[in-house]
Amino acid sequence: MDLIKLADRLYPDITTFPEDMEKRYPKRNLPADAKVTRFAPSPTGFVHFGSLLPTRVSERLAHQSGGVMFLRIEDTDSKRYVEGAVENMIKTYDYYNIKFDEGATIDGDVGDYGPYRQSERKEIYQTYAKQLIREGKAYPCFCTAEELDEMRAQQEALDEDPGYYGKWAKWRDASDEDIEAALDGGIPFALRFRSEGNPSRKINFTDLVKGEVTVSENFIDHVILKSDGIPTYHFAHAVDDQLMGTTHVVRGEEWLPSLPFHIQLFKALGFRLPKYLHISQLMKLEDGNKKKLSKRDNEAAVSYFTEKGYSSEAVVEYIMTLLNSNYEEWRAANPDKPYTEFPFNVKKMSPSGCLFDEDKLNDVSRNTVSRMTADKVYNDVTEWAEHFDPELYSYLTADREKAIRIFSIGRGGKKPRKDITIWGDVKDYVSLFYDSLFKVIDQWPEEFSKSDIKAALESFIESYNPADDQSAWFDKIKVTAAELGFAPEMKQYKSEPEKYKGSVADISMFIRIAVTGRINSPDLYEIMSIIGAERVKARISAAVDSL
RNA sequence: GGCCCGUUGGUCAAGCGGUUAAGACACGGCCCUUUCACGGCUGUAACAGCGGUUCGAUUCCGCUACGGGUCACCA
Repeated sequence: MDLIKLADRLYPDITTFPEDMEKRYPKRNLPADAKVTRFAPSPTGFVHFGSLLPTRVSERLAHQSGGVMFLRIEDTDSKRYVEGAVENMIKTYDYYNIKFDEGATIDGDVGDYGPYRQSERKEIYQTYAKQLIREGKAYPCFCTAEELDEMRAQQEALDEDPGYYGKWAKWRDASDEDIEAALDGGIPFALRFRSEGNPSRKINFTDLVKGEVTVSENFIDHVILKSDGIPTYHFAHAVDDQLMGTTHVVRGEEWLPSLPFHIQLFKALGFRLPKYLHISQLMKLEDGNKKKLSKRDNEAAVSYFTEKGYSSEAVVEYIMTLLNSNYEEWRAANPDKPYTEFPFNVKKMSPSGCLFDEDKLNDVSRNTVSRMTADKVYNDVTEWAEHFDPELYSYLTADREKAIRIFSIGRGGKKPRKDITIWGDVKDYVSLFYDSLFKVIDQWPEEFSKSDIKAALESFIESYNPADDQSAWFDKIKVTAAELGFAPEMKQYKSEPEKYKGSVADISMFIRIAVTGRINSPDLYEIMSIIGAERVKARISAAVDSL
């Protein structure tokens, strides 16, 4: 059959040509070195932690160069579609400060290169597919799923390469009569690419992350349009990234094996090939082996981190350190600059896969939180608690000033305290400041007599004056120590420990236990001034009574 | 199994022919210190193996081993 006729017979509704599409989507008007990147997820609703890496790379590449990053929804597989997934994804990425300039949004598409949902681009794909048929570069295949399964089984039995190619490609060179008959019989067909590739020929290709990659030409006649007329990923990738003007394709390394086919497709369509960045997968250690972070692992979902209360800033910091190892060094030199000022460099990306390290994340998170202002901590914790810890939320919102004073302890200055790693730590941290969360402990150090402890507490409470400044306050504790036969100065105690029952440190400990219910706490003086004299007295006398 | 990618301490990683092989996390010790935390100092610990090329290989090449990815009308 004449190829033009075949094209018309296969896709009679398509009256447009590739030129029409090129006109519909003119070249972007951007500075010469501006990069156009994209994120193209399928809307399953699940946001994988690992996806924060390629999206961050795309985001940095685009925004660092004055370019554009857009969101395209790859909803070509209707079986995968989950209601509300797109909205959820947009919100999640937004939380981690990945904002799309263009593409699918909650309120619909924004931008001149849409539609940005592949399910709405059928006419566009078929226009190009039809042209390929006219040029003899694509042909219909009427095989059923069962036939294809059988073919694979035979290939396996014969130990031959699996796939639809050469002598196995039943419809590649089918006669006109056979095609007519199948069409007349209404048999559904998929459109396959006619590959002229030779596996013994090698292509050298430069990936911006992996470097020089040598691959064999593709020789499989892959499906480009499924029998429902919807494209496969490969075809959609070529058409969309051409029309949308993508300059840099950032994707997981699992796409590397299909690269030869993509190169072939771009060439057949007359498209210019974008630059590629195939980035390694995030792994986890399991039974001594590196394993891909799979959906079953709870750390795989970003929601896991949100629920535990990792601040979005901390996660961004961690992702940046994974992406560019010199980021940490830069951060140490520039503790207060936004990460967007870091000169992100593709060349610093590692070609090998790395392990997700929770210890490292925690360390980064602690440091990130320690750099925040008390106001910022208050706002973020409150927002988190509203969703994940209503009780904490009620305490924080009942007295905002108090909460901010608590978060101010040891904050600011060169050596901030690092008590909080995740928002999930906060409740325990603040519990001693709220009577209903406060837990009295009955564990006094055994090396001291209860009467000494009692005497120390009584003496302290008698001399306690909330108006004292910190040194006056501590001097009184020293006096108490001396009166009870404890060394008022640590140095004295250390040089002649046998002369004393203990030291001022021990006296402080008694007071700390009585006031905070813990052996360790932030600065006692500040704690007392926050909870107030009344509460200090009440807690100490309760402790005295219990002794 | 075929094809592709990868391999420096427990982890993340500098290095890009000549280094006492950085640094960070984790772990241990010491110091500072009213506790804790912070901070400072310090310690343990690595070029997967074997062959080449070279005056000289962690660095270049090959093989092996191990790890990962991929072989759909899924993305």
